[in-house]
Amino acid sequence: MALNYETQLSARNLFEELQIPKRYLMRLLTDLSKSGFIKATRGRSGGYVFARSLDTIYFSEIIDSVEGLLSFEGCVLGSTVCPVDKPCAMHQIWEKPKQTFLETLKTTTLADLRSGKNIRLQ
Amino acid sequence: MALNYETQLSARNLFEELQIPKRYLMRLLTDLSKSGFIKATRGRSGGYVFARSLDTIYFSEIIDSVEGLLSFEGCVLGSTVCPVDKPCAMHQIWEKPKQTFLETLKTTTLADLRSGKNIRLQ
DNA sequence: ATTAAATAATACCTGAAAGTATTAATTTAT
DNA sequence: ATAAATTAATACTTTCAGGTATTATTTAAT
Ligand code: FES
Ligand code: FES
Repeated sequence: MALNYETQLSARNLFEELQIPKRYLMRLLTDLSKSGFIKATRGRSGGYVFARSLDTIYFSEIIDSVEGLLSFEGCVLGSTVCPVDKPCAMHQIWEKPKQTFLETLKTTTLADLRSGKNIRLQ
Repeated sequence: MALNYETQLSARNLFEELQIPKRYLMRLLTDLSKSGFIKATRGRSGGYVFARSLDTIYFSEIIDSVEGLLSFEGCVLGSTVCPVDKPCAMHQIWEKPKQTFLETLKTTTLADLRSGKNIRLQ
């Protein structure tokens, strides 16, 4: 969607480009709509447009609304029995890649997807 | 195990330290044994020891034997419909964190787990 | 008004990974 | 020899994210 952010797109439009099951796609869109990333217009000639400017939508925010960012902040494997103050031996090993990943999420916006114009929508 | 690499440990020993279901743990140990990372000794006073020196066992190797490294080399999300030569718009975004992650896996050995001596086995 | 085209809500299905259960095989201590 | 303590093999169950199915609601074109 970000590659065509100006135009309102229906689930049908998106389905024709994307290789995601149509019905599943619709459920995702509904979720994104509830989360306030996109704005839904019902009825004939309806569809979805972004609710906000692309360069204000960070990947971290999207992921956070879908599954929660917490999963990335503690143990990479999502372990809950590993105490934060006395983590297991592996903890520090993952620290660096985890930070890099989090940093990418927190500094990348949907607008950044558009910079590589030669890359086709898949 | 790496924190006590010298001593042979039985599944019971490990279970007392780890917070993993005992039976599941045993299956994992059997798998690791088949993969050749640890050496199993059956019978009374049996158990597991590392089959090789800790500093020759890279995380990448372990993960590779368990689920295959390929999952990290292409699309981070594991998409197979995203062609390598013309990847989707998100591809380049993940490139950096993915490389960092892979690098960590490929340069870290089990011996590195021991460097932080003050970290307790969890 | 009616119909077509869209989103919304909600309940259901499925396949693979995580976890369990059971039984067999192996070794050592007594 | 027997029993105890271990790993091995294998089949089963559970869980949950990914995906389906169905029906309701909304809007605009005719
Ligand atoms: S179990 Fe993941 S950091 Fe300890
Ligand atoms: S879908 Fe993951 S890189 Fe294209």
